[in-house]
Amino acid sequence: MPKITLPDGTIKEFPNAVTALDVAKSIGAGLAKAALGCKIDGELRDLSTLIEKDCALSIVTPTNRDKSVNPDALFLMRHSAAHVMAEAIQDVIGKDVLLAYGPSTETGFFYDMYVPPGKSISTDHFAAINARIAAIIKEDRPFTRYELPVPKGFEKLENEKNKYKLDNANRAAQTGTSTLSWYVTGEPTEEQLAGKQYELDENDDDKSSVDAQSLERISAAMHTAFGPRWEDLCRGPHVPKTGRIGAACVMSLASAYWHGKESDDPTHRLTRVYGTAFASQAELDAHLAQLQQAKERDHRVIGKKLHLFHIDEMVGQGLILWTPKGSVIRNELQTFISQELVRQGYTQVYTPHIGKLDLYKTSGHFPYYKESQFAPIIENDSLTKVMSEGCSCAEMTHRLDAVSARLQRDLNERTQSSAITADRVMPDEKLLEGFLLKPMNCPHHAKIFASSPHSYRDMPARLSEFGTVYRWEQSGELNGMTRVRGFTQDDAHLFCTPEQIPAELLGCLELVKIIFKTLGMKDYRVRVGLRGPDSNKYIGERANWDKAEQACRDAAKTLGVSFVETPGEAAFYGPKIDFMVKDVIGREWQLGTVQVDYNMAIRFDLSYIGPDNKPHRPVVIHRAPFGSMERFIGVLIEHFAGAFPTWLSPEQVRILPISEKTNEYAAEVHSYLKSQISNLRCTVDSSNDRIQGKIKIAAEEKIPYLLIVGPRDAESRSVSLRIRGEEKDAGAMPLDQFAAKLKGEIEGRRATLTASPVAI
RNA sequence: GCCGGCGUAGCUCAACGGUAGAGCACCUGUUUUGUAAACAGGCGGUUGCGGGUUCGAAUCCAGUCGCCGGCUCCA
Repeated sequence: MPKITLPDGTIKEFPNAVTALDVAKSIGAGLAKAALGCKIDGELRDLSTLIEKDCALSIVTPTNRDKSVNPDALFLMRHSAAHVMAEAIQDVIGKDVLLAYGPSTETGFFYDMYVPPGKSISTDHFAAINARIAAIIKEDRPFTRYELPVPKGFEKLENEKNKYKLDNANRAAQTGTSTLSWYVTGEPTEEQLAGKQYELDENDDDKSSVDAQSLERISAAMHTAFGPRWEDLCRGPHVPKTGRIGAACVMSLASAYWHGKESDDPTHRLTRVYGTAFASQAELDAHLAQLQQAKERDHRVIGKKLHLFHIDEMVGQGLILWTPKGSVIRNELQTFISQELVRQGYTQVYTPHIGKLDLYKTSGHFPYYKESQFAPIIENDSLTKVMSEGCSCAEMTHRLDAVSARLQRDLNERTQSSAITADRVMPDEKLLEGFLLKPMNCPHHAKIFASSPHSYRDMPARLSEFGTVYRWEQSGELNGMTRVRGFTQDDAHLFCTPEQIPAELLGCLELVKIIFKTLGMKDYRVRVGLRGPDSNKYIGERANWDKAEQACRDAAKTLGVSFVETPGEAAFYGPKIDFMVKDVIGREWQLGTVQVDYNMAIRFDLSYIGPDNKPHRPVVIHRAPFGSMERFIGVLIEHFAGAFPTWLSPEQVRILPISEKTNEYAAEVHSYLKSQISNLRCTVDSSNDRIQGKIKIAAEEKIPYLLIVGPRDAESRSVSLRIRGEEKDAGAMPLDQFAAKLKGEIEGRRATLTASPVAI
């Protein structure tokens, strides 16, 4: 006699066990018809789930009462669509495509599959696959769950010889379940229920033969062999019938390693097919249109169109050339943050782009991060010498990685560990010294701190620098401005007493907040990166890690936004607080970061004199509120879609004379504005174009304000204003009033355009 | 780095085994213009690069460099 509590609090009692669908029917025929699945005590389940015990139940329908899209419904449809797509792909490519893993994602779903040698899935197959998906949806076959006891289930899977599914089953078995579940797209046969493998004649699976006719033939074969049914090991849940998937399509192809682990084994390289599904074709179309718009908003597209930056093959991959326009934006941001730094008591330093290898051996960066650094620079004489000695490459590498006995002794003593193992030690005359293009600014800053004595009275020392660093990112990772090989961090290192850490962390977070607020960026996520479980990638004492992690947690709590703690995301020297944002195609990037480091001061033997007149170890906070200027501006371009607020716009105002006759007045307006607003970026378009043409060009360049000036304006000493985004004549305005408004807007770093004649 | 896709004028794209083309940009004129492109003419290419197949290659093949999507990595 299950008592079922509905979302509105009413309790329904049934004499016998009932399915969720039965409950829906008892509430209303409309609800039962709209139902896609259910939630039992918060857990998403099939509509056919038999309810035997008391529970809280809600029926999942495509839309909520307030007409908003129900994410649970999307999940069910997409998870089900993954099955339909997999079936379609097996129809088009061949039954020997082995399925591995096919979950829903935020915007759709994917299915990882092993495509046997000699076959491949390409975008040329998409039309055929989509046609098959649409057909299966139209067939409106039920999704039928059946379960087999674990041993029986394994027997079936062994027969089917799909190691990926066996692996999935193994994982499921490890959770302690007594059964394995399958979902049949259709009604299960006796044989399926008995765990017997079906057979299918499959001579027509060559991709070249896939056309409408062969599709029909395949489809017919499916029906004659075992009816319109297809099955997949799956824990569910699913929508009741394929027809309940509103619209689905295959989106793109990618690759993935099995279990996400790189391997030389070709059976570990899977093809990941992405698809998406929505409740209706209209929603799917809207999604596709939105993707198209996102593409146009991509910083690489806008950056090229507005000439904000340039990447040149001959200069090198991942190396950003800042054009004059992009440089304006970067400069404005740097000026802005510099003002905040002065307010917070930072001092500024400059350090060179390279440093000796010993510096990074001391910090621990070399050879720890060797794979992602530019190779060391060896000066000519040393290079000539080792070459004349007939030194092999392997030996040279060894001699570069090695350290002197002195460095080993010092470091191991300071860290009270075997930070540097004996096999890395080499006599001085064998050591090969080199320089590293700096991958981090902190070692340089540590040396500045160490270059003078410090009293507890003048702590913390806050050393800031827009420091450019270089990292050898894998070529496949490079991406416009967001993933590059040379980038400038708005870096600083705060050398604190242990007591100062909480307050300094707050100051750092304050900077990030000011930036996001000024730019109107609200869509970000905060992540506190902690040590991973039993990993040996971390250096330093456990007690200090615990303290540092707690300090980060406490600081993050003060942010007033939610944050997630992510074990395994700490830096090798300490925990951190990261600010993450998404780009237009949904990829997440780390921008600002604040990191606590107990290790650097030890490694570099840094100290300050305390009130007890004894030396003490400082703690170092690394922080970069923008993160990387390159990445930040890349993300910012997308955030504003290239339409920057006036204070950041490469060109803020353009004066458009109606004809040559008002060129003189235009020049007068120009010089007046320049005289009123220092560093105003303003030009005059005195080309031969008609006013319509000048407006079109300026609009495409996303200039905030256009001042149209003709004889009328000249006579009244006014300007006819056109405001970006309004696409119309905003009306005339006295020149001096416009200047005053504009000045206020720029100096106030307003995020939106405010100089409108209506507002006066 | 790995898997898949793509490289044509400064930009966006066409030609897909048979003489490389358009629009925009740029230059020269004409037009003197009131809110998203006035008109005419001109300049611009060893089709990323170097090989191969072919009577003939932008087009087909293998390589290389670069870009795009994903994986992996990210101090």
